Amino acid sequence: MKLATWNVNSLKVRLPQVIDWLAAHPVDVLALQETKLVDSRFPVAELEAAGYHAVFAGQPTYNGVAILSRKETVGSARSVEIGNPLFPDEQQRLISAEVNGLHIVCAYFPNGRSVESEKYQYKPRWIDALIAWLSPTLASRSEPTVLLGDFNIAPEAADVHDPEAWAGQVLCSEPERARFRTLIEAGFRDSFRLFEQAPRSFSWWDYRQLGFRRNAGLRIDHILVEARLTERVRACVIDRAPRKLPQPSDHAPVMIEIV
DNA sequence: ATGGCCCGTAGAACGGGA
Repeated sequence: MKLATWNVNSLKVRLPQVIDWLAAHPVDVLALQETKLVDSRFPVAELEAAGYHAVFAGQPTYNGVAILSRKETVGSARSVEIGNPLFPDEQQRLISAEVNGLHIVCAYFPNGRSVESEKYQYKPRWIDALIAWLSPTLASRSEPTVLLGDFNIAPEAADVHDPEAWAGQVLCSEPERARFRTLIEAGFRDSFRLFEQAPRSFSWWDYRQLGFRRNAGLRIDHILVEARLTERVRACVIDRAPRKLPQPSDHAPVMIEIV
């Protein structure tokens, strides 16, 4: 079973790329973030034609998340839950469901903007509520959990192209990294770090300053697998190819295989 | 030294992203 996550920065703009990518990489589950679509405009028919069911939670202009599941192999997502019951939120950043024996949690963590910003205060509250929601039932749930999405956190210096320049900045600040570690301690593994990886592996590159060409990026998109899945994970890769296309998302897809 | 791009909503700039 293959799963992937991709912040598409507008599914309206990126739909042709998503459909092309799924044709080349027919993953069983694709978690999307920043769809930026109200539900009435979600491209259900186009994705069905491409072989995928979709569940989604959107709003105008900002945020928006979805879980696509491959019809032929895993069918429809079940027990779909939108948001976090412990954290009522107008921002659509969370959708979860059961797919093929896994509890899939697709998350678009707040960005935070800058450490001085009011938005930075919302970020730890949102993450703490996510941890409070997931942690208590994690090990006892019959379906193991996969938490994947755009975390907007670069966990360690190795996940940052210029750690000195980013030290203490949003996405890299200690309170954010501490919460990433708290998630791990709650019972997850960072699937990317289960395997040997090339140095300077990133999942996001700024549109400005030729960020991708210079590989000036951050690794902020993650697939956390519950600890009991560790032995079943075979690979975790970042696919840089879509970032090279005309009019790309600033994020690349991240993909794992679970046997 | 600063900001340099892209997207949505607009129907001109601006908020937001990271």
